[in-house]
Amino acid sequence: MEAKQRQRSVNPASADCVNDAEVAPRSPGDDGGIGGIDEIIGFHIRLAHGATYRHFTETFAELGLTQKMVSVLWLINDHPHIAQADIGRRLQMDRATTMAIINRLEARDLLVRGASTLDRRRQTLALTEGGLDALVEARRCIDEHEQWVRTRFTKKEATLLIELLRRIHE
Amino acid sequence: MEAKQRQRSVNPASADCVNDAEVAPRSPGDDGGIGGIDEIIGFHIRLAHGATYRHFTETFAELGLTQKMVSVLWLINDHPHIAQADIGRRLQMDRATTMAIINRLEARDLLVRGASTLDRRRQTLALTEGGLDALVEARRCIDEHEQWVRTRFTKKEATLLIELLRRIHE
DNA sequence: CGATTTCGTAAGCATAGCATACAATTATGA
DNA sequence: TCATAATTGTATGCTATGCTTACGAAATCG
Repeated sequence: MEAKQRQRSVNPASADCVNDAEVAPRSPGDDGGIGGIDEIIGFHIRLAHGATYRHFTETFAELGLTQKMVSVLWLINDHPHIAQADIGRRLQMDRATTMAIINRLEARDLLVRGASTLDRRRQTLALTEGGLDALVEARRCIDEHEQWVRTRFTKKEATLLIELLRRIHE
Repeated sequence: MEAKQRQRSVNPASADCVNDAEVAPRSPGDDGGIGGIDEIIGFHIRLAHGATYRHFTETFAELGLTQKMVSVLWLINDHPHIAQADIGRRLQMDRATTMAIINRLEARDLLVRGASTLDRRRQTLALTEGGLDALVEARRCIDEHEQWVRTRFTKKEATLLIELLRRIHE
């Protein structure tokens, strides 16, 4: 009975949520120029990220992969024998964080570590059979997921959005 | 000597990261239309979110507040006696997640819970003195943070970006 | 050569999000 | 009106993520 909580858990109704009588006169921080919290770009990025991540999770429920995992698989496929550090840089992750993800992926036999011939500090990464299968599956899901995002935009807008976002993380 | 790791931990150099010789012929998933991973909007949202969050964390290092916490304080200030469930809906969070944050905030004496007169299931939330102070401080930091984001955009672009992001999470 | 840097690893901590379950309360409908 | 459903706050447990700090091995640089 508390089963399909997820569907409703976030924004169950589109109704105006805050039904308080008094609406507060903004007592404290009326010193600066910031008006409402929804004028903060980061605020919207966070919400958009949350919404995207949620839909992604739903789409990938059966596969049991996260955004990060898929990104890593994808990257390894595009660049076989890429090193962990490079993956971290590409995806802007800590070395430690990167390793945690690689560990999870390895534990599920989606990739294998191998010694690098060039640099004995490194360990090259390669997808296994299962990893390849998973990636192919994942690509299908990503396609579906991307569709869901793109319904909101024209092709031009989508390109523009990517360009704007790129300015933030590049 | 491993101290300022953070500065370098993510994208230490702007150099081309993947210095592998062979660049892989995209063997497996060449079935679909997806080209590179960087044509996926969600991918850029995630990276942008990460970059934003990282800078936010730096800016708020002394205050020790996270985005969520600040958002909650801000919301409570704008709507005194707002209920937890409403906050969750506004910020698109689970009830349980919302409570976790409220708990942390309460443990730091930034807000207090109080019984609601209208609905005895509810507990109204109000900022304490310390909460107000923290919010004022936070607003200063957010201002700085927002500046950092906005340097990349013209006023028009910023407005546009928000509008595009809003389509995703609204 | 020695000093520094890089890479992988590890352990520990905090945040965040989800599912699930329960009790109290309110709303709803037969 | 009364049984049933829905809402609210709470608690617990699990997972994913990200950071810090630390270490040893290997590479690089001066």
